[in-house]
Amino acid sequence: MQVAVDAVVFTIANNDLKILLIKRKYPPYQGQYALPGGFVLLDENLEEAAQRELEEETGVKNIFLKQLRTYGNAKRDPRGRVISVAYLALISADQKLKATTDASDARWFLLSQLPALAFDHKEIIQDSLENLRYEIQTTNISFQILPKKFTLTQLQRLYEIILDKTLDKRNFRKRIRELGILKATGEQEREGAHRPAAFYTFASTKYQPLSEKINVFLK
Amino acid sequence: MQVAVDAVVFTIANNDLKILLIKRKYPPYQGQYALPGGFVLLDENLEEAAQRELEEETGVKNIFLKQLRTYGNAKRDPRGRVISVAYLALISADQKLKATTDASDARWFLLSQLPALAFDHKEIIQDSLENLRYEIQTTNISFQILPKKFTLTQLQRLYEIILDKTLDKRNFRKRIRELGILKATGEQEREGAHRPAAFYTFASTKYQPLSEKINVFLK
DNA sequence: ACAAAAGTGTTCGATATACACCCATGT
DNA sequence: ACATGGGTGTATATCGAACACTTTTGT
Repeated sequence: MQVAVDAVVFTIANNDLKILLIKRKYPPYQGQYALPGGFVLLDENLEEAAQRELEEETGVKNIFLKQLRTYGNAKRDPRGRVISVAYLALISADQKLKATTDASDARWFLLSQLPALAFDHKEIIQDSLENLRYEIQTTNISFQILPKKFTLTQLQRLYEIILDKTLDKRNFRKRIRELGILKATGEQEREGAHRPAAFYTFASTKYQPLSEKINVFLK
Repeated sequence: MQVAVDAVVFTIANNDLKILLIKRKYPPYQGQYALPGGFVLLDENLEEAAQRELEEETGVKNIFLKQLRTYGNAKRDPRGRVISVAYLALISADQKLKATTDASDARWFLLSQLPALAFDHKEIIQDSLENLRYEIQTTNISFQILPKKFTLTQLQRLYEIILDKTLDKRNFRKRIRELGILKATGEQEREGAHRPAAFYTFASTKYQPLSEKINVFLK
């Protein structure tokens, strides 16, 4: 029996939620897109395998990965029995991807415009999106996606895009303030013909649950 | 690489939360207790494997299993590389276990009095308990543990034991009523020198999230 | 009659939601 | 001066938490 890992990597670019896919070079599903991933080596932990495969296939390395769940339907892989442990990640859109060569074709896709996908990767992505929505409301995983310094509007946009709904600016800021997870840097974004926005950073950069409060922006 | 499944099966007996363990007959960890589980066969799905192993080792069969997470540390099994997909279940305490023979030794253990455990099963149980607490607050998984007909006090006791805290009777009943997941059967429990309690059943017996509300009894 | 668990509503505080205007800048 | 996005506070509604007495039965 073979054990694989797959990474569902989300980012936000141009106000849209995107996902990182690679084009498969070999059968099965040759030429189709799939989640980055591959087989786990005998001496590496599961998450290490996911990090390695991600770097090999897309150039993205050393990011925070959260285990999603394991897909083990007996017929999910035409090559034989392969189970796959899926990982979830959020990264900043300015990470460089490996240049597209004949050995590597990694691209961002709009969630609303996914190509046909190999294996059960469509299902994995569905599950991931649900999980991502849960994560951003209960943990500080959003740290992963924003630049070191960011404005409150950028942060709010992130939530709006992932949750796919608009949020009230004042209420959003109030809750973020209450959570106490941000620090003002004192600097300002000076861009565009409007009042400059204050820059913030996260007080902690370790993945963790948001204080005691679950359910921060549900409903 | 080998793929195993393990089942963390909880029950409640005598007002205590218990967990189902088996004594290992062969090395490694021979004679120590472990979660019921074993290797996945080539042609069965992961959950099927968990059901099968559970029945073989404990006599418990055909119960609701929820995937917890996958444990894949490279050194977790001294025999070599084995990853294990853990499943969580709640069952009623009156399920008969396989009689203890030299081929089978399955027993319930108080969570507070666990023996030394094989592999990383201690960690798996810790994670399961957290997950169980989350599940009973966000899904109707408690269906699995109660008899077909039960009293509101029995249901409340279940929550109190799993959450390890007391709940207010009136608030508890109000919320359960609001959730609309119970039906009164019209029958009464006539036992003990006190007012008889009304029997209820669950309106649906399928595992599902509790309406829109997450976070039903947190805090 | 008494012991034992079942059953039942209301008040109060905390949290979530709805909502509109002024500010600082670039052009 | 005007267009653009940044920034701020309050009032109301909803939800969660605290709380005590009456009812029905068996002995």
